[in-house]
Amino acid sequence: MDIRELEYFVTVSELKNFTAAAHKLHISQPAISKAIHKLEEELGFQLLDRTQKKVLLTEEGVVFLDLAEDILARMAAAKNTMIEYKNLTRGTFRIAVPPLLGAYVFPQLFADFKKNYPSLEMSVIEDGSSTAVDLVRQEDVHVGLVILPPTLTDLHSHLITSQEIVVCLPTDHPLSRQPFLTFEQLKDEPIILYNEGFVLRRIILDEYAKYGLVPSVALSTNQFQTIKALVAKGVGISFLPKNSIKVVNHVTKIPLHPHLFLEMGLIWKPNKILPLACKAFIDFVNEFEYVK
Amino acid sequence: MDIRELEYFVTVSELKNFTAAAHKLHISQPAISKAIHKLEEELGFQLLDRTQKKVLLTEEGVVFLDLAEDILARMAAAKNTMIEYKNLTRGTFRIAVPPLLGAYVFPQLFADFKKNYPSLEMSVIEDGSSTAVDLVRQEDVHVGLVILPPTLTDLHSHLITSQEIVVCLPTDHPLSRQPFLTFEQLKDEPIILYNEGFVLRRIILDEYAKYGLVPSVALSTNQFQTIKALVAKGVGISFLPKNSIKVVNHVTKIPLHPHLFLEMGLIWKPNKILPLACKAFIDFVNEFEYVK
DNA sequence: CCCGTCAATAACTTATAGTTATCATACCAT
DNA sequence: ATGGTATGATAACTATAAGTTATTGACGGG
Repeated sequence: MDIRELEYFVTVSELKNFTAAAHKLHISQPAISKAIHKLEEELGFQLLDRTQKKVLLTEEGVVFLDLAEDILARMAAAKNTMIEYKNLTRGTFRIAVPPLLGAYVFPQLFADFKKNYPSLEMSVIEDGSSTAVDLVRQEDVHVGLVILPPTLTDLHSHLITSQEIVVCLPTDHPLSRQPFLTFEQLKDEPIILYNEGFVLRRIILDEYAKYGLVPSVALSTNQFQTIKALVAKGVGISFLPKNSIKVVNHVTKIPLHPHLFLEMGLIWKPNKILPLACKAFIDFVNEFEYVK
Repeated sequence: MDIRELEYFVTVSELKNFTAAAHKLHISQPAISKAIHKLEEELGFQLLDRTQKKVLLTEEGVVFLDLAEDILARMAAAKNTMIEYKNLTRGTFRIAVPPLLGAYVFPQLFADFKKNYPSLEMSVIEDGSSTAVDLVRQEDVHVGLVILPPTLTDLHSHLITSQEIVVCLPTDHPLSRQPFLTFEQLKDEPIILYNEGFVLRRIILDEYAKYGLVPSVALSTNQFQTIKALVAKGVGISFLPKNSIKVVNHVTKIPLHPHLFLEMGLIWKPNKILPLACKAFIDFVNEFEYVK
């Protein structure tokens, strides 16, 4: 008792004629006869009364027709649903986005993606880039839009944009008139950083360490706005992507020497089958030109 | 995309292992591989992630599993329902029963049948035997429990019981002391009959006609009780099955000469596939011994 | 780092769905 | 009645596809 047999039975029941049903189904009439016989054999009684000229449903046939139609309808609905997934008119995936990128890169990316795939759903998990990387590793999310850590061998990644990290210091700071600054010059300044779990913090500390320096961290937070306000108030200096701060009163941005860049991109787990929606997003990001 | 493929997919999804699923389904492992591949080929994307050690469902696979399980469950339910029809633990049929038989033959028949097939349902249409015969012809009912008309070539029938028709007349009637009566003796008596559509009426009038007589019909009704009451009141005489009237005050029953019998039985249309429940009833009636 | 487990693949076999040709029967028009 | 037409059943055959055995290749645990 398979789907094909049900289809044949339903068609014959509709048309009340084996030959007509055969035509409609583009097969020969004996094929229909055989299939109906097989079905009746399996059930143990007749579904169709062929003693008269017209084919008529038996009482049991009426009951079975109802059940068969329901099954066929559900089968068709299931196929349809899967076609929607295939056509990317249905689908969901999970993405981890740190606050910094959530504020400056993700909105444009998301808006443009939605324009192309309005039916796809994205579930965003906000967390620091380091944590985001782990979420991708553990498969809690399908992709991460993160500040790319320098070494990342076990995950695939795609660079979206790179931004220069600049020193942010109060306008009235003695160093604020320099064309560029070295870590040596900054070694005694108290600094304001993101909390643990944020790649930007790791990168800055690693840079200090390169020169054998250990800065004094005045405060750490995960609020971007807080960092800017604290710098303006003279609590300490900080390091932020050049384009993430437009114009802020009492804050001066000065490039580092040598220049330090922050790479932002998408990461995902290789050898792992992703939702079609997520693949579409990755492909989309590949084509995407990030405009600052 | 057929039922078998869905079954394989659901089993693999449950066991997260192709080989184990093959064992459970009593087929070889490559058969499973092939079926899953065919399914994925048709849908256009993978349902199962086989890159890791364990077989895992993809996001699309999770969705499809849900749909597949629903379809399989409905398929199983449909099969089950049909098995119930086959086992006669489910089923209905329509039967026409005239009031006379509804009162005296049918109750016992029905009660005994129900004892054997408690789950079967009968839909009873009450109408005169003549009408009942037409209902069977038109297939409005599957069987009729009727007074068998003398000639009935186009329908199958089965005799259940035969009863003698006796003359019913008031106890104080001049003829009430006779051991038997002829139609000749009754030719001037006003008679009370069933309405048109009742075989008993037809039979009585035909008997009169055999002797070239036309009786005067005082009144006709379709109420058995009315006939008895009118006879008791002396409105006229009547003719009824011997056993249908037990003891009624002021009514005397006298056999006819020659004896006239009424045959009661089941009729159904040949070359017409009946519901299994109805077949069971006909078979049951075949075995049934009617006790008066 | 090798071994065991497990899915994929290839070549072949079997089962069965489908085909053509033909027959049997019910119904309709003459 | 009665012959013609329409329609389903049957038989013999073919083609498709589901299943089998044998084998390979890849991943992960001890």
